[in-house]
Amino acid sequence: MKRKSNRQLLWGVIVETEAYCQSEPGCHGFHKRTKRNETLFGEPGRLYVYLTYGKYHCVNIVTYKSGWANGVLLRAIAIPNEHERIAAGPGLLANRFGLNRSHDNLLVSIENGIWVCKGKSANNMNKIIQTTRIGISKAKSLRWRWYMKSSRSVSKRAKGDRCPSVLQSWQPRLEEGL
DNA sequence: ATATCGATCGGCT
DNA sequence: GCCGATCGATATT
Repeated sequence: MKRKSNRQLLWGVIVETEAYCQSEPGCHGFHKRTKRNETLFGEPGRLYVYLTYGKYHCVNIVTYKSGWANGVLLRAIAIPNEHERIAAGPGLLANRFGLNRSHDNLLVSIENGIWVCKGKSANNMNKIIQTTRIGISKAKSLRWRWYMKSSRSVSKRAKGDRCPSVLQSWQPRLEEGL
């Protein structure tokens, strides 16, 4: 994911996500449309940002089509040349990228200063673990959480998964032309 | 009108 | 591993 604000470019590798679908009770859109979750029911490709536990924000990207409350929660991002835990969790991620309720419903695009593109990490050399979602009390059996096994920036590892002692397999590199 | 509950995190045991 | 912070949304009276 990349973010450009005040002429500063901040980017990192999305290393952990969770999926939420209107048809399951873990989703904010499961019950009904409200002022808070309105964006989740809207156009795909937009940010759904909400306040959780009174102090943290969670950033989602709306998926599927309008009328369906489906989205992907961005849980962790590994940022080159920064502390590996700086965005190792939904609240930390939102904080580091400066995203809050004011960014709710923002279209993910270069023009808006926040976008996602495919990088070198997206190859089959990076093993992806699929497991159950974190911090929810409903629909706990759904295995709709994915994270990069080799990354030390994942919020929390699944039982039995070991964090590698070596650094991430991806190499920090500065990009040109942005 | 009042009570309960979080898609979390940091501190403490 | 457990607990409290903190407040908006939702449920209950």
